Amino acid sequence: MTGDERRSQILHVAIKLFSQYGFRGTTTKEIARAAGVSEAMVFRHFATKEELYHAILDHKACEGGGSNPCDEIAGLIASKDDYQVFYNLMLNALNHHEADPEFMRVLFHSALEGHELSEIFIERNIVPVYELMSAYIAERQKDGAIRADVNPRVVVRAFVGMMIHHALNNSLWDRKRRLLDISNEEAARAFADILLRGVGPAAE
Amino acid sequence: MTGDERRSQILHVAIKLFSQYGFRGTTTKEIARAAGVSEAMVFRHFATKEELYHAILDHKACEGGGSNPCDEIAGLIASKDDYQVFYNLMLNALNHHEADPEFMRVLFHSALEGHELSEIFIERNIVPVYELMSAYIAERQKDGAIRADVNPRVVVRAFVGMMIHHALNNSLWDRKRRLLDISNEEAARAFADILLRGVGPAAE
DNA sequence: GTCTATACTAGGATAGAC
DNA sequence: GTCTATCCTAGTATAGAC
Repeated sequence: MTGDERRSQILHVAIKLFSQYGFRGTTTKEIARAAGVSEAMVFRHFATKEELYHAILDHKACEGGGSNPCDEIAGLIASKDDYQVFYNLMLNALNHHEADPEFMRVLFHSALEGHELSEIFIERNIVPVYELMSAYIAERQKDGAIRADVNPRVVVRAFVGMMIHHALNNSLWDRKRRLLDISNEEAARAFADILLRGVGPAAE
Repeated sequence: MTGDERRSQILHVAIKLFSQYGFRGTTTKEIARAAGVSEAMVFRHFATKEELYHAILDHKACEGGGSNPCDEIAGLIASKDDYQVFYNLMLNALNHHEADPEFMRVLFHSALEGHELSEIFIERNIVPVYELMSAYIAERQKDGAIRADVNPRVVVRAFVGMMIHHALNNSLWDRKRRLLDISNEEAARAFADILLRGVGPAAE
């Protein structure tokens, strides 16, 4: 195996373990064993455990390319089709987390442990989405499509809350304990629907 | 210090540390040091680290007494005042997690680590609330107060999602990064409002 | 690129004195 | 009830051979 291949393989194994046990809970011994190499190999490719942990961010940044949720729905935002905007944001996020549950778990662990990894990611990737969505909602309030007496940030919080909580529950145990067993499409439809009716202009 | 006092003190210190670093990420050495005693003392009161971890559940069960969210709003449920039901459930939960953020964090860590602690708690305390709320929503659908085409469990998921995500964000960094700085009352009002309008009968 | 061997610290847990 | 000393394993990291 070439250097790059091995490096990538170790990184993938590490992501899996970090996503299960967090930074402090994962040992370099485990990573080495799971990758089928000696510990010396791990430290050959990554100077420290910390460096290996941070490499996750770079890897995810590369993997995602330039694509982020904002770009994907830019067209919909321009069209001001609220339902499509929220439905697609929700569905994309749920699908994304279903396809790659590890990264979300790594971030949760990192946030709970108080590790800087999550802060870096949130500052770079989450805050901008928050801002964009808040701005969109404020704009739609001016248009009269959304009630003016709701705080846009609270709406975003509600939206993200439904999304993250559902994605995390799916990843953690819905496969096992069928508290709620629905497709991502159905979830996205229901959540977008609740949110939009919830903040829409009051009925006459 | 008497045995019980010491035991309780060690437990409290342990909860704080487990809530920060999770089970695997917390060491008995740290616990002992933070409690100002030797490690031997820790193992005198708790046979193993695992036993100490599980003692958190018993302690919280005792502390909460018999009171759980269901009892607290039983009267409101009977009155079928939807807004009061959801508002109070939300506000109680947010206040509770604000007063005692450690426990929520311990549970999150435990769930992410795949430790049985969280499963025990969820089975005993969360599932019943889920069931109660789903049943209430189904009943209100029969009454025509809530649209019949929504899945009650999805509504509960949306509700709990807003609540847990907001509580966790508050605990993790809203004090620091003021993405959303509102009182629990305001949050509960907004979330209950969004949810109820969201699932209410369609406007004519 | 990969390994074995190793250094050294930290982790969980116990023995036995006071 | 509390400590020091200790056991043994596991954890991070490095040296040096192949």
